[in-house]
Parts: sequence; C-alpha cells; structure tokens
Amino acid sequence: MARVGLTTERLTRAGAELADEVGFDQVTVSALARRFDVKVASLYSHLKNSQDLKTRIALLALEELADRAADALAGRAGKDALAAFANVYRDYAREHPGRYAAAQFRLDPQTAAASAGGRHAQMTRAILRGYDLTEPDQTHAVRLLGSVFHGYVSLESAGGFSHSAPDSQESWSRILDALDTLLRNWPGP
Amino acid sequence: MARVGLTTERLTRAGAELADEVGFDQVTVSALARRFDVKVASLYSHLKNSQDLKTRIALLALEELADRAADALAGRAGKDALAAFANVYRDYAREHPGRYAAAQFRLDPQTAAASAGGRHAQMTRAILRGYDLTEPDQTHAVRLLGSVFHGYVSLESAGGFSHSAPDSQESWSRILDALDTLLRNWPGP
DNA sequence: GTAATTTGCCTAAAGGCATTAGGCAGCCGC
DNA sequence: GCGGCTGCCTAATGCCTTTAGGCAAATTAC
Repeated sequence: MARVGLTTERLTRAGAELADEVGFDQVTVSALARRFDVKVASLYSHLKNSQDLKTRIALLALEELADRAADALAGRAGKDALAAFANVYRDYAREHPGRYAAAQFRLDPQTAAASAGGRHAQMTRAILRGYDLTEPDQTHAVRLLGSVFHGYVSLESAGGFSHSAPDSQESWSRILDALDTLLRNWPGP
Repeated sequence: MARVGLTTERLTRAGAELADEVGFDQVTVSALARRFDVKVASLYSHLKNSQDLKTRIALLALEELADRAADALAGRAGKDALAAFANVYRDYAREHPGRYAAAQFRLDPQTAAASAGGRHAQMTRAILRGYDLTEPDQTHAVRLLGSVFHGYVSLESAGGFSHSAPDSQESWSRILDALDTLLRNWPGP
C-alpha cells in the first residue's frame, strides 16, 4: 500500500483548492479523500473530523487575506490605503470564492481569538489613522467599513449586481469615494 | 395510518421554524419528517427534494421581510424611512436568524426573478426619493445601503460585535446617522 | 350507503457522507 | 535485518437523500 504522504497541511491546502472549485459547503472529507485517491478513513489520522477540516481552511483563508491586506497597506495612507485594503477583500473573494466563504465560517471563540481575525481589525483601525476619528467613533467606523466590504463582496458574489447597469466596478469605485468622504466628515453625535 | 394533513405550505412554515431553532443549514427533510412524526418518504409527495424545501423557506423569508419593510416604510420619508427600513432587516435577523439565513440562499435566476427580491430593491430606491440623487448615483447608493445592511447584520449575527465596547446598538445608530449624512452629501464623480 | 377512485403516508431499498475500531504493511532506528 | 511506530487499509454503524411500489383513508359518484 503506497504511502501518499498525507499531512494536515497538505489536506488543508487541498481543501482550500477544493472549496474554490466546488464551493466551501461542498467541501467534504470524502471528496478530499477522492482527490488524494485514498480511502476516507485515512484522513482521520490527520483531521479530527469534518469541522476540523473546515476550521483549518477558514484559518488558512484568514491568514492569506490578512497577509495580502498587510502587503497592500504598506506605504499607503488615507484614501489610498482605504481603496487598497478594500480591493484586497474584493479581489480575494473573486479569485478564491471558496476560501472567502471559508473565512466567514463560524469559529468557536477559542479558535477565533487565535486566528488572524485580530489582524484584520487592527489593519482596519490603521486605515482610520489617516482620518480624524477618536473613540468611540473609530470603532463605529471600523464596523461600518467591515460591513460595507463584507456586504458588498458577498452580494456581488451572490450575483446581486450582475446583469444590471451600471457596472459593479463603477459602483465599487463610487462607494469607496463615498466612504472616503464620509470618513473625512464623520457626523458628531 | 392516520393522515397528518401535510401540505407544501405547512412543511415550508415548519421548515422556517426549524431553521430559526437549529440553523438554516441544519434544516433537513429528515428533521422535518420527525417534527411531523411521519416517515421521511412521505414528504416527497409535497416537496421535490431538499433544495426545493430550502428554496421555499427562502422565498417565505423574502416575502415576510418585504412585507415588514413595506409596513415600516408606510408614511415615512428621509432619515426616518432609512432607519425604519434598516431596523426591519436587523430586527428580523435577530428574531428569525434561520429565516434570515434562508433569505440569503442562492436561488436560481428563474426563481429569484419571481421572488420578493424585486420589492426589496424597489423599496430601497423609494427611500432614496427622500434624498437628492439621480442615476447612476441612485443605483450606487442602493448598492451601498444593501451592502451595509446585509453586512452589518451578518457580521453582528456572527458575533462580530459582541463582547466589545461600544455596544452594537450604539454603532448601529451612529452608522445610520452617518449614512443619512452621506446620502445628503453624496460626492460627485 | 356503498363502490370506485384518488391520494396520502407507508415499507423497502440503494447510495452517499461521517466517524470509529482494529489490522497489516512500509519505513525508521538500531 | 529486526522490532516498532505510523500510515493507510478494511469493516461496520448511523444518519441523510431519493425513488419505487403498496395499502388504506378520504373523496367522489351513484
């Protein structure tokens, strides 16, 4: 019985690819075993269970996303940073729909705390350094930005903005303009 | 063999309740059969298959949501309308998390076109009548509002804003203020 | 009021995914 | 080259989906 060289690492990466190909919720231990041409039970030496697999894919996606965002943010500030950051999310979701869906996977608090989720929040806050916001407005703005980015990307990927004018790209640009304006003129209480 | 009186209607409604109790993706033909104390196969006279069930729950949720929104909008304009509309989404998602998740279920284009989805878009546009926007800015704004509402509600229900100050309710109010400000000062190209 | 028909729920069966237990063979250190 | 660890296997169970075919209850027809 030839040994294929399964590892948790390789399984996670393959799982992420699988997610991009067939959708995150179609990612299954069985499908993954098929992809390695190996019996299903063999995976259970490397994965606790199906949820473990999904969690690992989610963590991978969060890391990748955070890395890309950190890259994009380097050397930028203000609207430039805002747009770069936003585009990272949108582009990632378009390139890797399955991974993006994975990044939304509900993690238990323990795992979430140890994930790259914190980096995302930190980076969003960093963007706001280019604007003149103090607490608690900064937190409100962080939540707004998170909502817009996630909301837009998820509606877009659900096909919400296709087949209707104007172009989604156009709306995206104008929405980033609008957010920039809003952050520069954040209304007081 | 006593007849229980299954109908597609009743199954759909029970499915929606089940979704709220255990989560939309835990809604299963088997669980529904259990709830009616009936054998699984019996449901297949009333439902084409599992996806059919989920689609029906999704359509139900979209209708309910549109009805509530229409109610909330009646007699309101401007920021008042904006806030009322937004609160409908947020409250619905909190009251009926399973149904709200169902409303996000990906429908095939045919079904989507026949759904209450169009009413939602129309109502969002109606809100913007209280602001001074013309095409294509109106469409950009519709997309922004959809993104914020959906994004915020979905992040909030994923637990994103709990366990951290300030209160989510506070952020929500301030974000609605900010959107109102933005719509009244929408930046030109 | 009963016969005929429709139809609702059933039993049976096959196929898929998740998960666990226990076995054998390949690779490692010696 | 021998013993042990570890990786992948077979086997088995349980739950979910879906289809085919049957019987009895409700409905209609007389």
